[in-house]
Amino acid sequence: MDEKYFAEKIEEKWQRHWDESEAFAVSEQDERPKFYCLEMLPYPSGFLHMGHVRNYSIGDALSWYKRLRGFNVLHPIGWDSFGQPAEQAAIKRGVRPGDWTEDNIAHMRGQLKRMGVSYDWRREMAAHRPDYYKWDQWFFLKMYEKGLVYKRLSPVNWCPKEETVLSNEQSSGGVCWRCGTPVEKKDLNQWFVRITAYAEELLAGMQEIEAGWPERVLTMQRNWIGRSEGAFIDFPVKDHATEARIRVFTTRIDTIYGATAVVLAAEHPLVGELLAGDSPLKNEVRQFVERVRASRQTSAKLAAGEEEEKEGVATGLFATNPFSGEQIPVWVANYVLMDYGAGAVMCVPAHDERDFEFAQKYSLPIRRVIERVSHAQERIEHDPVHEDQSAVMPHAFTDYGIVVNSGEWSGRLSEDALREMAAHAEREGFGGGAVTYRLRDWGVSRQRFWGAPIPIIYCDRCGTIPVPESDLPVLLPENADFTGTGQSPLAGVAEFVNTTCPRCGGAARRDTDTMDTFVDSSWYFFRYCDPHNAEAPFDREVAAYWTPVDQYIGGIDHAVMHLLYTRFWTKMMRDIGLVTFDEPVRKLMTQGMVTNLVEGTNEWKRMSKSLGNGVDPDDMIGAYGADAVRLFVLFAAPPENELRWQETGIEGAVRFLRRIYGFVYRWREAIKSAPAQAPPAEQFSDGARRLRHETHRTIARVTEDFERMHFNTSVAALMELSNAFQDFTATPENASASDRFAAREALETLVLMLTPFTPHISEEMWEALGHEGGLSARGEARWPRSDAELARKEELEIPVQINGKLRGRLRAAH
RNA sequence: GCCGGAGUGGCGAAAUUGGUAUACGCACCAGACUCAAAAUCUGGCGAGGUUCACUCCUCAUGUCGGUUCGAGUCCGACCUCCGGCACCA
Repeated sequence: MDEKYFAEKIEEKWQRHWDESEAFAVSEQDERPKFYCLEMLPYPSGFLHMGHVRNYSIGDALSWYKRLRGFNVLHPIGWDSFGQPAEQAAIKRGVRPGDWTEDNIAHMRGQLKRMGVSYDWRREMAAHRPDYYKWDQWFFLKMYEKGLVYKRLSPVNWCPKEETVLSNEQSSGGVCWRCGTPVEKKDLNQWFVRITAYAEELLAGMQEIEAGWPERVLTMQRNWIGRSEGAFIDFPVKDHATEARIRVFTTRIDTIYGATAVVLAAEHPLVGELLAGDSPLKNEVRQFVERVRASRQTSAKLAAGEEEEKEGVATGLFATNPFSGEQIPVWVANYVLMDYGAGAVMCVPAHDERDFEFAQKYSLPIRRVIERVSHAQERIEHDPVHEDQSAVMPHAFTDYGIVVNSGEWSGRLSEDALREMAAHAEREGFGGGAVTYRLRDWGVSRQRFWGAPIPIIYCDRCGTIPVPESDLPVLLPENADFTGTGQSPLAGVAEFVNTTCPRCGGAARRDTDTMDTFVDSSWYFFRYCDPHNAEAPFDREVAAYWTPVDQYIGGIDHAVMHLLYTRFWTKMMRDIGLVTFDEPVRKLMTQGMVTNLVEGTNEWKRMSKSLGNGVDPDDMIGAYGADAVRLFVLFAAPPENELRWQETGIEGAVRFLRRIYGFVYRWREAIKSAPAQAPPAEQFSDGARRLRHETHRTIARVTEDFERMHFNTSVAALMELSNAFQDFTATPENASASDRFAAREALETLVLMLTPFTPHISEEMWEALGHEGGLSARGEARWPRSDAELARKEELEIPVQINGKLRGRLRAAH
């Protein structure tokens, strides 16, 4: 141990030691209880940013803590290495996506090692390597067998000038990011995963994880799934040859007597069919439908807020309300969405705000059929006839109430009518109760190169044929043309596209799309359990030992998509017999952003290149050491909060580390002659007794804080103990045996409990305190134990107030 | 609009079940050491008032009210900010 603290030297020394001893390698052949600590895998952009540093500092602190508490901790890392940027690099710089990706991974791996994160590096995986994406393809085939994937036409963002598919980001603002051409929608045949088949289970499963997941994440998922209870009702179209029925979905069947129109979405298949006959308004409708389609294509422009004005057109046709028998007009309007519910609604202006607005614009009748319960009673006394109230309604009345003007249903409460009317519709065969979801099936086709090829072959004779399992992986070709325009690069590689049909042996073509990268991240943490398995995505038994994940840590930006997909994937894997549980993640922590002052302003914004407020982790580690950076990141704010980057804060962390390093340096010899067992209580001086009290109180506090992942208060408690040690008046030169015992106890406590934050300097100090083998060595749990007797305050003081005034304090032995 | 979260010093924040509000750190101020500076160490640091002074008093956790001996914490109403969703029938 040097007299002065040199972070760089110490960090290099221990990083080498950990590497050479494979200190954090674990196996399922272990007596200790397991703990799976997982951080969201990074995209290998080339450089770590502060958000990564925060994420891995949190995960590493928890991993170290659990290891020191005697757990067998799985703490792995890998790379979400498929995706667009590698393809962009190929287009811009002519490098091969694979080379670019591997270079980035190599650099970032070095950065993670310089941070000193305690990963089991033998388990590192990368999505772009065939030994991983082979299993993406395998899962695709399994889902194909189970009918969980299917193909259908679906729109993509399309630049007509460059003839290429654009992502949502590339078409933001409604124009192509490269050439500024207005983006169109184009229908392509694409693969979808039937996640909606699990909608109900994804909702119900939340009960199981409620305690361990942040409320807001669960809420976001709930909203995303968007369960809605209501009813389908079929409205027969009058005088129509095909006996068409228009099916609508409603959550307010109790208002059906107030329906004054049926409104179809412009894309509704019946629109064309209904117009096949003789409609005087045929042309008008056709033009309207075209206009709506066109405006939806550029609707990205409106993404940020303003609602489109409601517009519609009457078709000239009429439909029959199956409850009242009344004829009401059929309209087509832009405010009805094709892909929700039935793509058609009954328009009840009196009790739905959107319908109200629409009815006002087009002078449709507004007929009140729900009355507030209290009003209804008054009116029954004064006006038993229930006159049409449309003239007096200033806006829609959307509450539940009492049904009026509704024939035999009048007088019912909404709550009862909802149930009874749905049952009636079902009995009569024109509808019934139904549940719909906002959740849509998951489109996984990407017209891109840098992804897992979809293992499907098209044969003119046999049709759509899955690639046989034994032919996996379908490898990405080495050479492709990256012009950035035209079709998917895979489509241009003849050797890839042209193949033979597995069934008839004739000429056939491969699917040239690749899978969404969310497929890779849906199951990667199962692969960590058994990363080199060549026979299966993972061994059931091995995965059963490690999974589910005990603690998952990552950004809130993945609250819905990734975390919903991975929950779905787990249920799917359960249904094909790979796992036996329903939920992959027991506890989730969503870390806050790392922000920095934007120069020339007083605004704190997420660090980014474009704002020029980024901070390079390498620079920080170079200047202050990885330990100080990690300590600051965990001390400055609770993990869920925003973290404001302040360099003076790191300086404070370095100061604290130097102080403790100094204590250890000065006391290291004196401590070696401290008695092994605690001397009897009466032999301790008052100062030593106070120090011991602080030591044990700190152990208790820090341990509790770690269990709750309150790292900032853990650090604060350790700082207090350090301050108490500063106040300890004994010196290494004059310390009695009991003083030396108390000093050793305090310093060892500090060193051990700092380890999760600052593992390098802790290893160094632990060694200086006379311990061999290092803190990372597997073995007994070293986390200190608090002696409750020593930790408790000798007296408890309870202030007593009478009428708000402090009247006295009660002292009591604890 | 709907849903969720949060409002505490100059700043990041603490207070686990209602029990001395502001721990810990940053910044700042003063002192010690030094020829000097840096580093380090010591002390101070919510607001207002009071005392020569040790002190003591009043107010303060977004606002207003309630429960309680006692409220940052529990209840009710409101205000503000942040995040998500948004023509979802």
